[in-house]
Amino acid sequence: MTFEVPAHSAQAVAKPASRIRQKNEEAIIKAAEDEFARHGFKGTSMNTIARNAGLPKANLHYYFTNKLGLYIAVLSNILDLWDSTFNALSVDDDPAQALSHYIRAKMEFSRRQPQASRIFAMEIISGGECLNEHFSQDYRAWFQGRAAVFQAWIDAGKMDPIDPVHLIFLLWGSTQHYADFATQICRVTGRARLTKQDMETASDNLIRIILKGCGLTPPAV
Amino acid sequence: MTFEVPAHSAQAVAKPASRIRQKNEEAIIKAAEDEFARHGFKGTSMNTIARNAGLPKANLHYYFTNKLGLYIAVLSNILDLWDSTFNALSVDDDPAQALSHYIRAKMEFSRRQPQASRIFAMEIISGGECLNEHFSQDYRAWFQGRAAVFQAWIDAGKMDPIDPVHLIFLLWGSTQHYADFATQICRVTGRARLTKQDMETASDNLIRIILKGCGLTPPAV
DNA sequence: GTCTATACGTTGATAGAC
DNA sequence: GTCTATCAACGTATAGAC
Repeated sequence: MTFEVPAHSAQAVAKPASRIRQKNEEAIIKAAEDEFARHGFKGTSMNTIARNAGLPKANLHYYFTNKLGLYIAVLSNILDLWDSTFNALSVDDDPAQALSHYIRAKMEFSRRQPQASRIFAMEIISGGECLNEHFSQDYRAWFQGRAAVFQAWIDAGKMDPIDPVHLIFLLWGSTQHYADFATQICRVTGRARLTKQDMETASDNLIRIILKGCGLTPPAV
Repeated sequence: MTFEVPAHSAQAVAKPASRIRQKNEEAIIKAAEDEFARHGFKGTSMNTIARNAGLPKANLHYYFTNKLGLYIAVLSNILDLWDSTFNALSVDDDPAQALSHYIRAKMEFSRRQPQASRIFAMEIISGGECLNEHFSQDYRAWFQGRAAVFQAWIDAGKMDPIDPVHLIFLLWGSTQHYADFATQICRVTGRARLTKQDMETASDNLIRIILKGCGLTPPAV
């Protein structure tokens, strides 16, 4: 698969989108998210997206140069949100408070944007070639910087000496599981869908186990 | 999507598969796993599978009635392995020893059969309609029975009073993450692939955090 | 900006010669 | 059992009238 920046992205920045343009682009992106989240890039058809967006399929090609362009647009939308919460963690924070807050933020993301999480998961499982740009040298440096925050906490004796990298994967894996595997969770527990209450119970449990597992005392909040 | 049992499965049970048949079926299943793991059911083409199996595509339809039949065959292969380790947990076990062993077993599965994990993940993300049969009433009862093992440990005062259901999801999410998101893990850490050593370090960390988080002392092994 | 009509490759699946 | 030839349906993408 080759990577190509959609031709319209520059345009969209240059001049403010018209009322119609904005409305249609939103409808298309929304419909595209639904399909990409269920069937991945290859398994999704422009036909279906067009039908669900309520537009003739030729219009998709007017707003987005091609299928890959649309996919990249959807993916970019997601990535912008994805890493921002992770940046909130800081060396000066109280580890228990910060970790607890981060877990809740990730779980809230899994609850409100499960589609986004699933598109990302599918893309990674499919090899993640569309994310080559995202996973650049900078990204790796950024990730190491984030891991260093945990290491600083450890060096200061504020938490157990755990490999920060694997702690991060534990945080990601356990929270994203509630978005990506929601179907299995519902089937297995007999729920129709995961309610806000379900997700809060899940968050409480994750915080309790992970914090204690790192030698931290959960905040009294 | 409708569910259909492949017509050949009964035949395969009835008479022992010929040498050729077995060899070809294995080649097809192997090639199918690779493709389904990368692109899911909809995104996979019989054409590609045939090419990678080194057979004309008409032969696929000889051995497996249709695409869905092949997919179900692959999926069944996986599910047989999937739950067996989980059944090893027993009320009479020492919780720390049993949990530690289970985490290692799941991680070993993620290392040796990452494709299987990914196919399962894709199927769940896609809605899991092909697993309706698998997620039956029986499965729910089985799951509750597994959760009851943890509850028994808790009632006996052997571990902290944690919601067993969410503990199970934590175990699943954190271990499967190393198979499903291996691409991301490699990009972010700069590794070309996850070695056996990497996976053992990861297991050690998971065991350390989760066991302590449940109020257990890791076994001295 | 919008949408009908259409080009043209690929899909899953089968027929029928070997 | 194997494989070539072929089908209808669907895939992405575009041309060009409005």
